[in-house]
Amino acid sequence: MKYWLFKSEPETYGISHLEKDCITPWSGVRNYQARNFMRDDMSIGDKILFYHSNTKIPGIAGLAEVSKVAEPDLTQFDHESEYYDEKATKAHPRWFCVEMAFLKKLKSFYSLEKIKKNSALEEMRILQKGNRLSITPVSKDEYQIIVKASGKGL
DNA sequence: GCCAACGTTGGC
DNA sequence: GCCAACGTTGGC
Repeated sequence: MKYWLFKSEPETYGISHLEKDCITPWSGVRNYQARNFMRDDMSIGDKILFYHSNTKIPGIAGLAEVSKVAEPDLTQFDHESEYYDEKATKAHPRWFCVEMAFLKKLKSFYSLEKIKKNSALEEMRILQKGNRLSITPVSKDEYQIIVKASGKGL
């Protein structure tokens, strides 16, 4: 089993939206590295740290898991969508996304500030300078530290 | 295939 | 709203 961190802007789609939807296709990712993680490396049951970015207090807000392996991201074919990609065809899709399922909100929000203060988390990609990747791998230890520190474990 | 210009991300 | 860092684009 693998562990991942997904960034999302809470005003656009936060953990509460996911809680309401229960499951959602993680569409709209238009970065090749992030796409490759989803398409090539994710399996059903992989755990996800749901991170709120570009907001007043950024940090990890909840937990989710991969509920369906990667499939073509339908928004790339949709002329109405802001994620429409004229170079993508159904025969040769360019973008893929997994589906994620809500697990829980963290009892206590694990802020970026807290991540920075924990030396056991200093290697997380989220802390590395200029890292803008919206999906990054996380180690099992890192995942468990955050889950344990944020209320009851899973 | 180089690289300058441009757009985006995201913490502060 | 600033700006550093980075990815993408497109002319050559």
